[in-house]
Parts: sequence; structure tokens; C-alpha cells
Amino acid sequence: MRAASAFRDFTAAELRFVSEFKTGEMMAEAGTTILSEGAHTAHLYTLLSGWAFRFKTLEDGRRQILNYLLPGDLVGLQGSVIGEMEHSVEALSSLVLCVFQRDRLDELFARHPGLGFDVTWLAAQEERMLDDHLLSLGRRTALERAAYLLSFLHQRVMSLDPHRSNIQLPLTQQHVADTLGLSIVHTNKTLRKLTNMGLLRWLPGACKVQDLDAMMTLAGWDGLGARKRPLI
Amino acid sequence: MRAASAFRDFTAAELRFVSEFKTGEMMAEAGTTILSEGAHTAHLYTLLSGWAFRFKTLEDGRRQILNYLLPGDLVGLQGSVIGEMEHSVEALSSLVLCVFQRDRLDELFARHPGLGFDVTWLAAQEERMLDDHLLSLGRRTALERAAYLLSFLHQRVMSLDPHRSNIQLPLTQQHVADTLGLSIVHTNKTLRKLTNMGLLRWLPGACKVQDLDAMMTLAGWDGLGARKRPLI
DNA sequence: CGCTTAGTTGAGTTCGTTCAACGACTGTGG
DNA sequence: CCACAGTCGTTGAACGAACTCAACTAAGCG
Repeated sequence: MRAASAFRDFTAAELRFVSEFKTGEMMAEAGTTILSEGAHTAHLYTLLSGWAFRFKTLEDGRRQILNYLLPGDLVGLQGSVIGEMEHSVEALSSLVLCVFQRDRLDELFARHPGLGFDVTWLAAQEERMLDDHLLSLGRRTALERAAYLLSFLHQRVMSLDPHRSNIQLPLTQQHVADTLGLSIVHTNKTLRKLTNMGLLRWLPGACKVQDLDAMMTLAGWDGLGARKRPLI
Repeated sequence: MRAASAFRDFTAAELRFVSEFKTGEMMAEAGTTILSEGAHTAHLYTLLSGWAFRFKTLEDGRRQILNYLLPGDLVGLQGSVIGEMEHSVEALSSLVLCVFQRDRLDELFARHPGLGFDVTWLAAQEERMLDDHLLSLGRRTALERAAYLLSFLHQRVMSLDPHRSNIQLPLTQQHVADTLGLSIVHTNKTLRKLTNMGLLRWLPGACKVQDLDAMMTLAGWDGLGARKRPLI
């Protein structure tokens, strides 16, 4: 995975530290809750394969999906840095996670400033995505929002794996609804419009973006901007 | 300011580095744009006094306020870490900013890992606030959203300055509307409800939270959780 | 074969929008 | 000094977007 062109090259010393920092691997099935809100026992992970999502809920059960996690993303950084998880994480597909010793994060910063900077880089990147999502929820119409979300996810997959064709997003309409802040019914009608426009194809339990450019134009979104990212 | 109880104690070496890292101070009037979207020249600042906000706009002018910046917050970190600003920053009141040399951020990580960790801490904290805002925009009603925003800002001021009474938030209804993702008209009607309920008082160009507990209950929000924060 | 989950569609209602007009206040120039 | 424009807040009326309720199909699984 490290060989993938999306990731920056590490020095030998950095690689040695990371592999020693790692304490094991973990698998999880789709639907499993990896981390939950309020937990103090938070571990720190890197997602190696599969999809997951971060979410928060209100007491009465209303759920908001905050962002999606793809291979290379850190899972549980907030918990490690601040001390308590303020959101939950659930597996969208079956996952493989790389497990780190949370309490040695200081050591990472102390001994490998480059890696420390990378952690900050990843946090800044996440912040940037959240900014985009906020703009979407606050100021885009339902149709624009859906187009934004789908082209965003499509682009994220592409940035990990530029040569991949036939990209499928493993979402149900409930996930889309909880991300866009809409009801399932209205989400369904909105997605139907997109498919009728020929921009999207819906498969059972997944979907495919048919016309990325048209979607991005509809959403008024510029895309992610390709940069080499670190992989910790 | 450093003496304020909200901030963690620094070592002498850290203090020396920070003051050497600093290149000057900058003032700005209310309404000034400090940083704008797309700029590569981004500096890195710490806000010393005053209020500002981060925002993004769509091409047709729809504006979304992402978060507010208060004393102690880093301004322009995303630009420093990723290379380009993806949002703009505007002064809400007159400001004093501490200016840093952006290109020496690596040196900060290399020579003072504790400070590097602090930068990550601040980024994680920002991420956490954005998570809350997303939950709000996606799943709260207009009234709950307004209550959340006002109690959030009130709490932020309190956490900086616990003994302060008579806390006023220097917002116009347009700012509130652009934060909540609502029209000004409906924002006005929603704020009116809150004042009629006795939870809020609106003054020309500012407002006061009259009943914080009731607002937090209405919003279904738990608050920020008080922790010592770093001041860079 | 019933049970569950995911997706679809229509009808009626609610929440939030747009349009429009108006009052209060502030600063500016004649 | 007053007239004027500009910003900010307020309110009513009509409209539209998104919601809830409800019913129904299709697929997967015991």
C-alpha cells in the first residue's frame, strides 16, 4: 500500500519507528462500531483497507454522519489528542485497521518531527473536508448537496487509486440521508433526479457516479486538489 | 494574556522560541478580510484580541460561516500546512494578531515537539467544533440551532475568561443567519422566539445570553468541557 | 414461507423561503 | 441644521422545499 503513488516517501528511520509504534492489526465487519462517543479508552488506528464513517447523534436518535474514512486515514486522533472521543466510528464495509499505542504519540512528535508534522497535516486535511461539508449543509440545495457528496467520495477514491475504473461507493440511501441532513424519503427523490439526469447509477447497496464533471458543476465544487499525503 | 488560567504553562525554552518565532503584531478593523480563499501567501497568526470568523462562499455569493476565532486561536494554520487557503477570514471586531513566519513551522516541530503537539491539539479542537456545527446544521431545527450557536459562543468566551460577567456576542443577525444556514428573515423570527422565551437579549449589533442552561437544554448540547489549552 | 431490510412513490402538512414594506438609527454632505 | 442614503432589525403574506405518514415492491435469508 505504501508503494501507492498517493503517499509520500518515508525515510528508513521513519519506517522503522512506525512499524515499531504499531502494535497489531485489527479486522472488523461492516456495521461494527469501532469507537464510540464518550469513550476514554480510545485507541489510535490507521485504516488499511475498507470504508468507515464518523458520526454523532442527538439524544432522540437523530444521526449526523460527519465524514467518511478511507484507507490511509487516521482513526481516533481526536480521542488521542484531546482525551475523549466526541464522536463514534462505524465500519461501512469490512475493515483492516493498524493499531497504535496511543500513549506513545508524544514520542512520535519528539523523535520524528516529520511524522508529527504529518499528523498535523492529516488533521488540517480533515478540517478542510469538514469546512466543505459545512458549506454544503448550510448553503447548498438538496440536489447540489447530493451531487457534492457523491463527487467528493468519488474523488477521494480516485485520489487513492488513480487508475481504478468502475468506482463504486458502498452506501445505502440512509447513509446519504444522514450525511446530507435530509430525510430518507427526500434523499430518495433527490437521488432519483440525479439518476434521471444520467449523472448517477444506483445499485443495491452501492452507487456509481456516471458523470463526475457534470456532478461537480452542478454542486459548484472544485474538487480536492491532488497532493502527496503521508501514510502513518 | 498568557497568565490567564485558560492556558497551559510553557517552559522557558518554549517561551523563548515562540517570541523569536514571532515577527510582529498586526491590527485590523472590523470588517477587514484578513485572509482570502485561494491565497498562497498565507501567513500564520495567533489572535491576541478581538473576534473574527472563517467562511467560504459559493460562486453565486451564498456565504457560510464555518467557525469563529477568539483570542488564543491560530489563524491560517490550514494554509500553512496544506499550502493554500481554502477559506477566508474576516474581522468581526477590531483585532490584534501576532504574526509568525510560516516557513519556520518545521523548525517548531523539530526543536520543540511539545509545541508541535500543541498545534495538533489546536487542530483537533477545531475539528471537534466543526463536528458539532455539522451535527447542528444537519440535524437540529432552526430554534435548536440558534440556541446551540449562542450557547457555544457564550461558553467559548467563558472558557477564556471565567470571571467575566456581562458577556456580549458582537454579531449581527446576518452573521447568525450565515452560520446557521438560514435566511435572515427566518433567523430574525427564530431569535425573536428565543428573546420572547427569555433566553436571549438582542442589543443593536450584539446580543446577550440570558439563560445559558435553558439554551443548552433546548439545543441538546453538553458544552465544551474545560481543559487547559496551549497558547502559541 | 414469513420476516426483515432497502428502495420507491403519493398525499398532505410544516418549516423555512422569498418578496415586500416599514421603522430606527448612523453617518454624510449641502 | 436638515435631507439623504445606508445599515440593521422587524413583520406580514404567499410560496416552495423538505418533512411525515402511509402504503407498496423487490430482494435476501432464516
